Amino acid sequence: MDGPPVKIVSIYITGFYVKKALNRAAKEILVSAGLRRTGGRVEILEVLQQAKMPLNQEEIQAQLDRDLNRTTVYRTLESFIQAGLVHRCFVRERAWHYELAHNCRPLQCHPHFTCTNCDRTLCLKDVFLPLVKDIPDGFIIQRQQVRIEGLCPNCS
Amino acid sequence: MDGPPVKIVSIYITGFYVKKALNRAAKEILVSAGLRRTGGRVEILEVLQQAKMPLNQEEIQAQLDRDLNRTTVYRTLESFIQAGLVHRCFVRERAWHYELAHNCRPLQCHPHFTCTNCDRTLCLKDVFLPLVKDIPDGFIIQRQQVRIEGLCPNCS
DNA sequence: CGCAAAATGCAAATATGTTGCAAAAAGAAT
DNA sequence: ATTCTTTTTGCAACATATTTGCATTTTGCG
Repeated sequence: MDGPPVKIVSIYITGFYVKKALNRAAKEILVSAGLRRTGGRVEILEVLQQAKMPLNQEEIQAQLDRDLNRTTVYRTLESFIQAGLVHRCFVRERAWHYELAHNCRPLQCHPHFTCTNCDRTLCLKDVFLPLVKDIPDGFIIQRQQVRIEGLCPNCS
Repeated sequence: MDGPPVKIVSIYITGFYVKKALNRAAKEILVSAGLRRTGGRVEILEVLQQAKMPLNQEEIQAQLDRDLNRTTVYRTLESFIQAGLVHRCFVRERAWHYELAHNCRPLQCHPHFTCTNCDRTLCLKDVFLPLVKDIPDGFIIQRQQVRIEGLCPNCS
């Protein structure tokens, strides 16, 4: 063996600094959102920051270093929603999925794509859809969500 | 009293014939979808045909004349989905909601609007959103769903 | 009418959240 | 740092929505 050890160390160091940076950001975010900075909240926020797709409670919990109670995870996510940090969104599964509310246009986030074959959901961050235009008088739009089903590049 | 009685009879007769027509249609629909024509299926299909918004299992069951088991309702709806007659859609509530798959454009149904104040969901049948265009290569779209939250005319 | 396949009912299991309450931790004041 | 108040957390129980296995009934067909 010659290369592997170095590479592993490098990955470790990178991971370490990335994690540090995220950690600092997460703490600041919590404070500016008026939420108490608890270990659990910081970790959940970090998981969401690193997520590439909306996650449900179980998936979030599985990615935590510490053991957090199911209830706590749900309550934390709810507090994030209230603070405007996080959105709930719909995917193919029954469980609620959560994702950071950044990267959203004024009244809508990016669309989500769920593959009907492999069941994976991913974010179409660069795909843009206009807001509905011909909505009847009297309706006030607060949020528009778009979900697309089909075959992903892997499965098509 | 002079007018009312007539009006009531008229409504009754209309309702009766409408129901008859729907019933006949429902049977034909089942046969052509390759599904056995059972009483329960016909009734559930009729409920969906008359629905003005997506309904969940409980709401569907409440509108049936006969007593159908919860399980049967779910299984019937699943068979309708498989046959392409029905779509599942997401509303604000946690339960699945179902609606007929007619009135859909090739790859998308009408958007659904849920009022964040009164929590009612309604179909925006005449509202049109174009299909996403700039979706990356390799994705095959099978269905696009749009959900809008905001205030309905009653609540705004 | 009789038969095979499919649909239904029922009870139990599962998945997903939520609530009430007591214990622990956070942040502010001292 | 210590104390005090408020918020957060864990735990157990509850609630809701849906699914599964299996025995029974019904449907469509010859």
